[in-house]
Amino acid sequence: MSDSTRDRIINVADALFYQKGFEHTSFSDIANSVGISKGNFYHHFKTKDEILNAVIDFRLFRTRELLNAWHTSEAEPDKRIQCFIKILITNRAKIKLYGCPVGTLTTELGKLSHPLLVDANKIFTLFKDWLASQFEELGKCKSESEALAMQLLARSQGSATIASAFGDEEFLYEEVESHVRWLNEIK
Amino acid sequence: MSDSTRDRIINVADALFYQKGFEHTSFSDIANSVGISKGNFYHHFKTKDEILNAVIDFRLFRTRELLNAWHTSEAEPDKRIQCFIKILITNRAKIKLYGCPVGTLTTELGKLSHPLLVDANKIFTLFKDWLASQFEELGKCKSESEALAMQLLARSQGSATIASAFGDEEFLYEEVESHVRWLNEIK
DNA sequence: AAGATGTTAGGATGACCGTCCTATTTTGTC
DNA sequence: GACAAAATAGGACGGTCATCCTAACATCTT
Repeated sequence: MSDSTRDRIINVADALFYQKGFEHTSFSDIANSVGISKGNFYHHFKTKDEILNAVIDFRLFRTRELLNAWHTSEAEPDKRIQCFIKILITNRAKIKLYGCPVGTLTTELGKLSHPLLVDANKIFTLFKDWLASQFEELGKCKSESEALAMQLLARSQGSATIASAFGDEEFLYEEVESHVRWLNEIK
Repeated sequence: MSDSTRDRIINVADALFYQKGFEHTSFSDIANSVGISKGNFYHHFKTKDEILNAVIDFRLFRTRELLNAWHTSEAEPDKRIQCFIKILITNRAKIKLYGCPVGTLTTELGKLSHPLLVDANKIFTLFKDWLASQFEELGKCKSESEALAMQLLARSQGSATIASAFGDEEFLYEEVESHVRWLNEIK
C-alpha cells in the first residue's frame, strides 16, 4: 500500500475501527490521526459509509494476500490450516486488547443494521471457503469440509472473544494447542 | 421483576442494549419504547452510565437465578453443564439476530474503554466460576476445571458469533451436539 | 384537607457529529 | 510560464445526543 493521502486515511481508519469500533470513530478522529483537515478528508471520502467500504475492501484484499501467502509457503493442507489456527498467537497482543477484527466488526454492523454488513461478512466467507477447500484437500467430502471450516472459524472466534474479555494472552496459546490437537485428530 | 417505571426502563434498556448496542441506543430510544417522557427517564436515571449499571446488575441477578435453577433442577454436574451448553438452542432465535448478550456487550464496552467494562465482565466470571465448580464436582482438579470452564465458554462464544454472522440457526444445533460430545469425552 | 414527597412532562442547553461549501495552495500538462 | 485539475484547509450547517431545568401532577402522611 502506497502512502498517498487516500491510502493513509484507509490505514488509519482500519486501525481506529478495530480499536474503537466503527460508530465510536468520528471523521475528526481519523482526520486528526492522519494529520489532515476535515475538508481534505471529505475530498477523498464523502460519507462515513464510503470510508467503511474502503476499509472493508482493504481488509478483503489483505485477507486474500494472507491466504495466498499460506498457500505458497506451505505445501500440505494441514500445515496451511495450522497457519490459520496460529494467527491467534501472531496477533495475540491486539486480540487481547480489541478482539478479532472480523468478528467485532460484523457484530457491530449487525447491531447497527448497517447496509455494509453484507460486505463485512465476505471476509468471514473468504476464510470459510479457503478453510473448506483445505479440508477437501485433506480428503474430506464437500459437506464435511464445510462443517469443519465453520467449526474452526467458531473456535477461533470464541478464543479471541474470551481472551479479550479476560485480558488473557496465555489463554490464546492453550487454545491454539487445543485446536492443533483437534486438527490432528480429525485429519 | 415488578412493573414499576424504573423496572420497565431497565427491561427495555436491557433489550435495546442487546439488540442495538449500548452506544447506538439513545435516551430517547429507551424513553419512547417505554412510553414515558425524557424528563421522567431522567428522574430515575441521571446518566447513561447509571442505566447501563442497572442493566448490568439486572443481568447479573438473572444469571445467578439461572444458575441456581440449573443447580436445583439437575442433580448431576454433567447434566448441569449440559444446561449451559443448551442455552445456545434455547436462545437460538435471538442469538442468530444479535449474538451473545454477554460477549457483545463486553466487546463493545472494551472498544469504548468504558469504566463499567469491569462490571460487565463479572457476568462472564459468574458463568466461568460456576462451570469450574461443576467440573470439580465431576472429579477434575481445580486448575483443570478452570481451564475446561474457559474452553467451554470460548466454544459457546464462538458458536454464537458465527451463527449470528452467517444467520445460521441450524449451526447452533450442530455446535451444541459437538459440545455435548466433547463433554462426554472428557468426563 | 393540606402540606410534603415522589413522579411525570416537555422543553432548553451545549457539545459533538456527519456533511457540505468556499477559498487557497499545490501539482500536472501543454 | 499559464492554465486546468487535484489537493488541502477551515469553517458553516442542521441534526442528534446526553444532560439539565422548571412546572405540573399524583400520592402519601398526618
